[in-house]
Amino acid sequence: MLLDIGEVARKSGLSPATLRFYEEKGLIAPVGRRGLRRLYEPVVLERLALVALGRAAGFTLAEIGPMLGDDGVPALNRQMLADKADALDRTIARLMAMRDGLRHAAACPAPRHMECPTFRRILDAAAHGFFSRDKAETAPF
Amino acid sequence: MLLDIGEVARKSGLSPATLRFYEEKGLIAPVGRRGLRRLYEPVVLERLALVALGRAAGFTLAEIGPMLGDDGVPALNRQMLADKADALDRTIARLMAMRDGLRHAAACPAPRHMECPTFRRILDAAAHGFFSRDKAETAPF
DNA sequence: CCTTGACCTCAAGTGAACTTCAAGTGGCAG
DNA sequence: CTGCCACTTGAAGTTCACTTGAGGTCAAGG
Repeated sequence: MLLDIGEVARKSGLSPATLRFYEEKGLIAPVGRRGLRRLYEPVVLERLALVALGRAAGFTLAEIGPMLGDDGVPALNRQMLADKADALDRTIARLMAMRDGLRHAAACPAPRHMECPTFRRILDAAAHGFFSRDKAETAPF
Repeated sequence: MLLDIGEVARKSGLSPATLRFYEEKGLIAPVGRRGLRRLYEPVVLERLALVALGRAAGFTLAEIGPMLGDDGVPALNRQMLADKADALDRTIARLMAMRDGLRHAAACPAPRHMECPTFRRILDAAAHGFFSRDKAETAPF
């Protein structure tokens, strides 16, 4: 019924060290111990999935902590979620512009990239900070 | 004609410390000095734009260095560019999935997120690593 | 009885890209 | 000549999310 850290590690794909690290950060907690060994309820896997989801969405661990209520899933602030979704939209737009630029540079017939007008336009955009995300934006991709 | 570090900083939007850091990393170099002070040719701004572009595309500074020839823009390997473009495509797909998920969670009428089947599907995807990029993928977004 | 293997703790290390700091230098305005 | 202020250096500190290492505990199996 209860899982030990190795089982949680296997089922979640995280290392035991990472699980202990997450515990230190207040993201998860064992229900008890058997001797020294941590024992987890299976529901911890759901919590870890939530953490993975938050990370994927660009939240930091510190931000994710408060979102995970002590019980199930309370503090999911809908405004925050919507904000992250908007940030993702901006990121996606930037990435698509980048991708097109790269694609062009890869295919460009000009002997030197600097001589290609398309490449120069992209470069100008980069110079003017078009591609530089403001830290508030979605992060770790 | 020649720019000092403060001018380059202003025009590029980077701090002088960052410019010195880039120099340490071999990304840029002053043409000379006036006293202790670095003097740059205006073309350094183009080089910095290239660096910004590379960063935006997900290359690390270490990767960008060799791409910037000592002169203009030689070592831009077209295969690498195409690969990064492909990586960006995969990233974009993931981000779009995430964004839709967030958008749903933000709008979801279920009283608790865990009761929403859509949310649970997303959570499962997260649990199975759907959203976790493999480090080879495009990085800092 | 003794080894093995999985667990434990606490501290320190990693890497990326900077930023901050302390202490010093140099050119130009007044 | 004297300040001032933007510059100089090298080293250390920061953030994030972990990973690694040293040294220790414990239950089961041969």
